[in-house]
Amino acid sequence: MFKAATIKDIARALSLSPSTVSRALRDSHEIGEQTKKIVLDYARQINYHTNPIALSLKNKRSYSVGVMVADVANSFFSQTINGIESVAYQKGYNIIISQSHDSYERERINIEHLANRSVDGILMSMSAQTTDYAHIEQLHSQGMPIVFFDRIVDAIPTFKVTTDNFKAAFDATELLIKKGFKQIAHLANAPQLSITTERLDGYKAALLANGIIYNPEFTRFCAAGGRDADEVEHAVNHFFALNTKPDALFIASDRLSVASLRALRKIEPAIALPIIGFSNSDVTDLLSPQISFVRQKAFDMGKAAMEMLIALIESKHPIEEFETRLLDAELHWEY
Amino acid sequence: MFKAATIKDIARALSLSPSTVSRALRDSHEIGEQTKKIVLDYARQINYHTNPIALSLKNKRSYSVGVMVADVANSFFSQTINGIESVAYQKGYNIIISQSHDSYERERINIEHLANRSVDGILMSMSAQTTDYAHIEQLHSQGMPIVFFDRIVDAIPTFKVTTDNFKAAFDATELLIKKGFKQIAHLANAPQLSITTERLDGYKAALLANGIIYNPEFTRFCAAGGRDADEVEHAVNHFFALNTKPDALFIASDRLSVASLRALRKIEPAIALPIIGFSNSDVTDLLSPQISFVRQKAFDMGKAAMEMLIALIESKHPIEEFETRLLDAELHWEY
DNA sequence: GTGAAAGCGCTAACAC
DNA sequence: GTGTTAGCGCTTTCAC
Repeated sequence: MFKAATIKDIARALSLSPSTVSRALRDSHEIGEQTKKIVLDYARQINYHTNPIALSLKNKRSYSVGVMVADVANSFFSQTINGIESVAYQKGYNIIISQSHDSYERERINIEHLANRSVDGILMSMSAQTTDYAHIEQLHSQGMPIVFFDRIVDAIPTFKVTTDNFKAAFDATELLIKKGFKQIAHLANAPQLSITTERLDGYKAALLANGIIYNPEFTRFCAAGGRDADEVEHAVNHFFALNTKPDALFIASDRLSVASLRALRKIEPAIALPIIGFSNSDVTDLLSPQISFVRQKAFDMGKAAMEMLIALIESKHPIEEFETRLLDAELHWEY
Repeated sequence: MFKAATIKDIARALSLSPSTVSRALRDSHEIGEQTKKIVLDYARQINYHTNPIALSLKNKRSYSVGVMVADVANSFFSQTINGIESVAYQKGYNIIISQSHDSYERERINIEHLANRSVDGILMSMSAQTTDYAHIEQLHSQGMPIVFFDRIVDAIPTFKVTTDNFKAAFDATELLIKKGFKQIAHLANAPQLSITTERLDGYKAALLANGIIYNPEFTRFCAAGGRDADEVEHAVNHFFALNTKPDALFIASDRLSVASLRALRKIEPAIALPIIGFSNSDVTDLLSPQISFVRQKAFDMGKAAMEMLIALIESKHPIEEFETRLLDAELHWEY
């Protein structure tokens, strides 16, 4: 079995003390250039690498951060993770990924797990099911650095980064209106999510700004966020069972968009209407029927979140002022 | 700042020695039931959790494993990670995800990183660019447990799990033949990948078995595996510039399938032909033009790989016999 | 049945 | 400029 070289090994081989070796390796100024060179050369020769576990124990820093997402097999989140990873990699951090699968229970347990794993901080996107934030608040109050991204919690004072969902929804809705559609239905995500409210508000505001009265029957929430095809189908069917039927659809998430398309395909006679859906899938352009879409800057969001978290972790002084950064989304009109 | 409780804290509070507390927590039989109960109760009360870093240092085990994939933002890999995570979670392991982005250079560096991070083992799917396996072989010969999944390396003796690519490709090709198509072109992945050869062989074998002569002009490799749209477009255009044009397409990967659809859309006059592509996207059924697809059991593959790795890590005796498990794929005919 | 001491690999006072 | 020592939190001989 493999046995890694240690500082002691080097010290013994070179007839030096471990501390001298340690200092030489860290390029301390109190060590002679001579000695440094000898140590460095020998270290390279025997392929020495400092043991991060020992370092962690000493420094009470693990150089790893936890990332909590609903599901990695979701384009938006995997792209975010890509962004997180790009910063982490460059700054010497590991990321430990944990999935809530949008379950409160798993979120609570996994967050606890992460904390016990002595991560230096946590990047967090809330599960769709979560309404009680006590588990997060406790961790936060104990001093665990936390940065929220995408699905944020307003009540907890820390850094946050998310899409400017209000604006994105406003623009998407207004675009439909400008194109001449007036009966725009909105398929919304789980009601407790921050992004759900923000997008709904943007949608309402666009209607209002254009003199269209908001009709509650034209909004349906999907508690399972598109994981449950039946739920989405019911919502879609609801819209088209109304006396005044929608002439366009604004859909609040990727999963919902996809599930809606499937639901629409089942309806007879076939319905064709313009759709704008949030989507970060890499095949949105190939879907049929074609949909227009709101694309979030997922990679950038991951980058920003990780940079914020590192700032939080590495800050010498407690931080009092917290930024909530909003990223613009891109609206793609495809008709 | 947060300060976690330690065994010493408990010992001091209860006027016991650290060793007694340690034993009590681990439910050692040499400790009196009385004492155990007191310790356990107090530990719960102050929310004690054993420090995994200290444990790692002591045991030379980190309970974390590295996972090397080309890209998490790829349905197949994210589903695999899901499977890996499900086992890891249950067995108390963390997974540290690393992406090669199909670059040999990054693969080599990141693998080194993982090793230095003292992971207990590595789950590995090769980058498309890699032709030199020295970095893996070195690690392997030093005793690092490695399990290959999906894109495997035949030459390294260890556990492997992958799709039965030969069979999947054979069945897909034969299905096209049975449906009456004879001029079946094959768009292949990077030539150095194990899966590329296996799928190509299956394709050839199906032709042979059905009395069709293999035409090399009907196979094109894409070194960038679909990351480079131009490359795919060239390949597709090549097929349709031939005197005898293909009447069906068999495509070896998800990315390639998508890129081909885009390329086909550009061709004038429009070409409609049946396509079977490998795809683990969750929207394959909504693509236009509609394609038939080979779906790999990505989640199961992740599970199997992680189980194998844990077996390897936790095995008392050196393992001599290594299994290469083949998973069946599902063929979906969609016309 | 419980305690004392050593050690995992590393670093940082504190010597000299 | 270099060595000695102690300690991060935990387990594990070895005593008693």
